[in-house]
Amino acid sequence: MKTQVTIKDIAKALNISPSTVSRALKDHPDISQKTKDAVNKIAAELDYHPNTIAQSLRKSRSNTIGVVVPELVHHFFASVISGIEDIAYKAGYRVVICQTNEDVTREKINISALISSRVDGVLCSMTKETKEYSHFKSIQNRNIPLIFFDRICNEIKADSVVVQDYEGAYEAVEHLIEQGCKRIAHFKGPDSLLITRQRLNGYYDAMRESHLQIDEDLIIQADDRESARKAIYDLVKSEEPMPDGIFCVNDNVAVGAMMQLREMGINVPREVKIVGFEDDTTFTRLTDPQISSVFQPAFEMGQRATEMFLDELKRKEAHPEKILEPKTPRIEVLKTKVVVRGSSNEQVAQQERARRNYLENV
Amino acid sequence: MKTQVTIKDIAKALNISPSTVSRALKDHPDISQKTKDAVNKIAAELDYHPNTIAQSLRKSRSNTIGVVVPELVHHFFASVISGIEDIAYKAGYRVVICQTNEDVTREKINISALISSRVDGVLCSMTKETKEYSHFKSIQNRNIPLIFFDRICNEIKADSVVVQDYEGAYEAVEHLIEQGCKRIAHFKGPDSLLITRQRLNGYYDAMRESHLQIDEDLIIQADDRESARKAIYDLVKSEEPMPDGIFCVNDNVAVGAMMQLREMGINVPREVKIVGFEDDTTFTRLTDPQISSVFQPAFEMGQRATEMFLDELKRKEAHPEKILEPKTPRIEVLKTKVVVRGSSNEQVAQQERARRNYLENV
DNA sequence: TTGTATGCGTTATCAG
DNA sequence: CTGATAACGCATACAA
Repeated sequence: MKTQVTIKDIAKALNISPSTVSRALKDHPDISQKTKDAVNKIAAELDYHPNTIAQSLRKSRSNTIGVVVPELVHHFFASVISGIEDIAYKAGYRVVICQTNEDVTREKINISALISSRVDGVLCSMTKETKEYSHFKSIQNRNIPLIFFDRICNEIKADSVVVQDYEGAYEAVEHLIEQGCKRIAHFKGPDSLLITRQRLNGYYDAMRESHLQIDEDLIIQADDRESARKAIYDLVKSEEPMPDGIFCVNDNVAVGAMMQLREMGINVPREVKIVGFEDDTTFTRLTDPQISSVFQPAFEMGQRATEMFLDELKRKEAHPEKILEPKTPRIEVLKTKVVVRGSSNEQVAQQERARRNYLENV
Repeated sequence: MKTQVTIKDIAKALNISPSTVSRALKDHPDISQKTKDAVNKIAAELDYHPNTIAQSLRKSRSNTIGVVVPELVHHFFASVISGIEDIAYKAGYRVVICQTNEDVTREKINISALISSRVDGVLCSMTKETKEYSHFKSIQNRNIPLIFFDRICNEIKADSVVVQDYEGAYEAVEHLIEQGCKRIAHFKGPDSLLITRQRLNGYYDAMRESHLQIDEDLIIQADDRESARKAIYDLVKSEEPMPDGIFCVNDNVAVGAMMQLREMGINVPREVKIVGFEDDTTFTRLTDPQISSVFQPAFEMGQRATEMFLDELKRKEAHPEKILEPKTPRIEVLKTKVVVRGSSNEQVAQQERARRNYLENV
């Protein structure tokens, strides 16, 4: 068995020319059925696999989409990727995934590698640290469609998909207010990310709308479990009165806050009510009380981003000569929804507890 | 700005030949420093990115490793992939990830695509449903190194990395026995997977070793949350006495079991003790009580699999002529460790609870 | 209906 | 030190 079976091998075996084999393999109408059958038979026998590298070089398109995400271990990004693959595979595209681990250098290296491998498009969710955008320009300068999702980039003119970060946050805080919270804290993400600024704005506006006083000391940067625990610890230790509600920038923060509150003897939801963001049910339904959260459609986000790529590609192919025709970027906004669970509502918490302690009798 | 900048463009700009440019770019000793500087300057100006597709075709190696996993949303596989990337990138390899979604057809398609894109190696964790192995043979027939990890394939002669599935299971059950359990159930995975058979064997042997009676009705197939809930439900409803311990094939099953037990008014760990497998701390430390589990070094598994690939590659390159020299497959076994938490020990559960309810008074 | 020639971008070989 | 040439595997314009 040869290590590398090529079109030539099939051609030799049948005493025909490589071009005929090439055409036969892709069912070209010019080729006789007899030849096609013979070619396919030999191809199967030799376990021929077309060399995509050669095909890509020849056609100067790789049929590949590059995806850049911070970390795969985040359930959110893993779900987005599933959505991307869903659409991409159906459209005949392969997906190459790159992780940045929140490191800008890694982001640049990855994007450079994607350009080198001549991907047909790039779908990207930025690092927390990204403040310089030349690598994104580099993509666009080559006329490669670039789509941002979730962690989008305001400084680059590119299509993007986000969720209703502002609205979701607004409604989450509104919900806390409806539950009777007066002194509401926000555990926010890094200021560099638009999504966290949007969520912060939603918080501000909901507070203002209800004429609640905004205490800047209650707006605390905390975007993982550990920093959330520390934030709670500091709040409890401080002279100031405790908040009675916390809107967290993501579910992990909500988890950390809840764990720490519990360890420090503070009851959720009675004393402090909590709402997260994302609604990763592998977490939010696991705790006691369960965690209220703003649901984000991750899978759908991946699908939409990929569809936007396909649209953009079509647009570019429609004008093959014109390079870099500018366009006002389209921002697709996906719906969020506040899911109320025990962490923000005593009655619901009671119900959860009741359900948990319900001894079935047939 | 050109869409595609090539070596020729640089050559033209400097009035030198493409081959000189090629050599200058890779710092070939024959080329004068002056030329190198000039070339690099223009390359930077034009934002030249070497075409990896052309390079791959030319050198008939893609510097790419293909990775095939069931699902990215499983924290375990996401961690393994991080380990793979860690070693791969350092060795100058890119990583292409494919998801099968537990679908054999998808597995075959993905592997076919990887062969077509001429990956230099394949790291694979099989589907639950894989019972036919021609696609793996197809890889090996091309002399492409194939390494299995976690869900390995006994029927194919290939290097592989696993954890101490048998020992981990044995110790988990032994631990339950030490906690006083007499009637221990096992929620097992699909029989098609070697890992789940190994874990089952560990269960069997630990039970026999302690002269405990094995009730086949207590060995139940359940490998996700929902099936675990159903299994618990059925056990509670049955005429038979409840088990007092359950060894679960993974953490998700442990979570499902615990939730259902709680809802049905059965106390963990007092009435039923539980141990999971994997120790995904994003779960196991979240519940009340926390979940005891057999720790699996996922990141390390990825690292080792990649190192095995590199070794195998070296071996094959040392004998470039001989194709398919057979070799007794090497199976690397990584250490597991039982992590005891509240779900399997009342004292620990007390401590967790105490810690949770401890009102600090510093 | 099939064959021939050419080129995609790069690099190794050989020549100068 | 540099240049010309061929080849990697495939697809297509053109020829027959």
